[in-house]
Amino acid sequence: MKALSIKDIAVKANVSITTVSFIINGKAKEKSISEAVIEKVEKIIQESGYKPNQIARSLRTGNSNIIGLIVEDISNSFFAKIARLIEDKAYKRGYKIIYSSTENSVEKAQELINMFKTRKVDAYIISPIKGIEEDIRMLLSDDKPVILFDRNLADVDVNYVGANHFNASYQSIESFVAQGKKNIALVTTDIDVEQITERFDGYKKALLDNGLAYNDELVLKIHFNQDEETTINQIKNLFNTQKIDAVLFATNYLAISGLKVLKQIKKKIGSEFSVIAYDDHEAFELHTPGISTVQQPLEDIAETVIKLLLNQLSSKTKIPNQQVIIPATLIIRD
Amino acid sequence: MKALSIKDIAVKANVSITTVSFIINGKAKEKSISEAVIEKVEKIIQESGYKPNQIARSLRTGNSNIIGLIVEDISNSFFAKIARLIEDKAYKRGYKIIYSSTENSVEKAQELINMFKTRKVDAYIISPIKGIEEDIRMLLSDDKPVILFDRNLADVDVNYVGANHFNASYQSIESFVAQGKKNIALVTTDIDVEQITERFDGYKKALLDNGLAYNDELVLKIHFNQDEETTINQIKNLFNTQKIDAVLFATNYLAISGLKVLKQIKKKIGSEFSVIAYDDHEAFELHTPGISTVQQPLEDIAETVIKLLLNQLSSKTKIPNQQVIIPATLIIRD
DNA sequence: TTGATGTAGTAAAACGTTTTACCATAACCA
DNA sequence: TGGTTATGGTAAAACGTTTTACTACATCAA
Repeated sequence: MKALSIKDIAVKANVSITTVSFIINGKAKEKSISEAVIEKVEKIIQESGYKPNQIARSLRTGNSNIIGLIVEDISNSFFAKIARLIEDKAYKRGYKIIYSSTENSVEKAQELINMFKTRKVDAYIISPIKGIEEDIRMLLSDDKPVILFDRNLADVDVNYVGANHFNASYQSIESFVAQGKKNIALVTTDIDVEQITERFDGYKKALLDNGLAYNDELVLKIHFNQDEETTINQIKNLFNTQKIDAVLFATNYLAISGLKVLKQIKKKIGSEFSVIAYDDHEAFELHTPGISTVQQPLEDIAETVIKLLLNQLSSKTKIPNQQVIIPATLIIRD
Repeated sequence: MKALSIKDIAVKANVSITTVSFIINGKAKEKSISEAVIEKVEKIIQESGYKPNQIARSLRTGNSNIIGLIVEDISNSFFAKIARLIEDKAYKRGYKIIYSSTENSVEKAQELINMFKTRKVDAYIISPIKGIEEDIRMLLSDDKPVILFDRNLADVDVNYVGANHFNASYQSIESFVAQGKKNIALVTTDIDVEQITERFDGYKKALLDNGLAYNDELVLKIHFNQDEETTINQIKNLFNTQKIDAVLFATNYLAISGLKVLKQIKKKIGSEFSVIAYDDHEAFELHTPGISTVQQPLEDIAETVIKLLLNQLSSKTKIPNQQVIIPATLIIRD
């Protein structure tokens, strides 16, 4: 049972393909097709269940109503949640999402961008990594809307939506200081993206502003993509060798590893030892005691991303790129 | 800067489009194109960075190298993890994934299937809901490979990959019984899919086989899609009004809500009160005490799904549908 | 010498749309 | 009357591939 084509409809209705096409695309009025024909054709379409072949449509029009979404890892709850929100909002506006995970690999990211390009996606939403600046510039020079989110790339002029990582990190440290903490550690990753360096900068600045010395030994940079066991050992080592009374984890998965360590070495979180995690996670609310977190406004981010995208898609002229920084909030739990 | 087309390459190389096409598709040898021409063309392709337009290719060949993945909710960690694994494996074989969430809505599911159909996806991976049997039959009659996973549909003859929900549930209850529990509750949902009813059946059978009465009051069926606050209140009500010494949660998000309740009403998990959750979650390992869970073998499920799919895709003839049931394992934590 | 076979390659149709340019006929105006 | 405008519609090109059927020439076997 082959799928119906516009031709089948045209034959059945005894009109030309052109006429059917006009009707499908709501141009019947403006092309002066009579009421009678419109009705007849629409009835036939209804009854036969005909659906236009989007591939053919894409080939002809050059766009696909598909938005490509590239994230680091869709199984990370932060990305999964954002993806879901974006998908939802896009869907309501008639766009579909194709997504893929880069696993922090430059080559994979480049392949993905190429793949999307050959599929003629209409726009790109990317949580980028360093090393794909050139590829992104190419997209921009093709006049395709591109929105970066979560992470920015310093030397590309492009739309960006993200949280205020510096501030969030700064505030987290200040809240530690307010509790009288003196030896505050940071567990972060060595991914070279602004988002991560901002978190580091916020940490450092807050220490210095509050008269605490910055101590390299208290900062652990975990290699991205390494297996969790190694991570756990490194964190364990940090906790065992350094005198620490508070720790900020720069991502939620690092915090989860960290909490596993605490469980293993039976160190309790409490007045002696405080923890804040960046990016919330179900586990943090459930944990006893609750883990304080920096919550990124997922809903706001998704909404802003989509809004920026649709603006670009619907405007003929080039809209200047925007950088939208959304405040994150520190949720104190115990 | 318009994208290059096969024609541009042909002109540059001074050969016909046909020749370029043969070379691109590795048919040069069999079509007896000379070594010299092959090299020349390949060099030009390399240098120019030409990539074939997949849309045009799809239109001509009728397939897209895209697999449609339909799940209930991509932001649920079970689906997010499976999606990532499937994506990975598919990618290695040259397939891309388009995914979408149904939110347990029949209409949305049907729309999605239609959307995928008009995009000519090559195959479908679906975690289905009741009510789309007919749509799935249509896909099958179009000779498109379809794999259901996680949930089966009773009256459709189709490939299925899932865990042994009955056994897992049965074993969970037996483990409660072995600890001397007498009043064992079940918190489940009212989604009408085999996977959920099997979990219920396992619960009931295990009780009866072990000489415990089945008590309707100890089974709470949460309406799917309702907001978490209502769920929490219903669970709270169950815990407050019934004498319970153990509870099995039929999904991980129900368990998370349940744990929130326990935290609120300050009920401790321990020898007096045991919990098992269906589908693991980071929060369960981290929880103090650790929450025992039924762990579905995500890796196995993803691998089996892809294997089944590729078998079908690569075989000319119709392969009989298979039902693959993979054992789940009970992880005891404390 | 003829017919078959192999080698190297190409022209053109087809996939299913959208869109441009066009054709009739009718109606209107002065 | 003739010219313009409105109405209702269509033919055919174009999007970028793949693939079928073909050509032209060379070589070989008998």
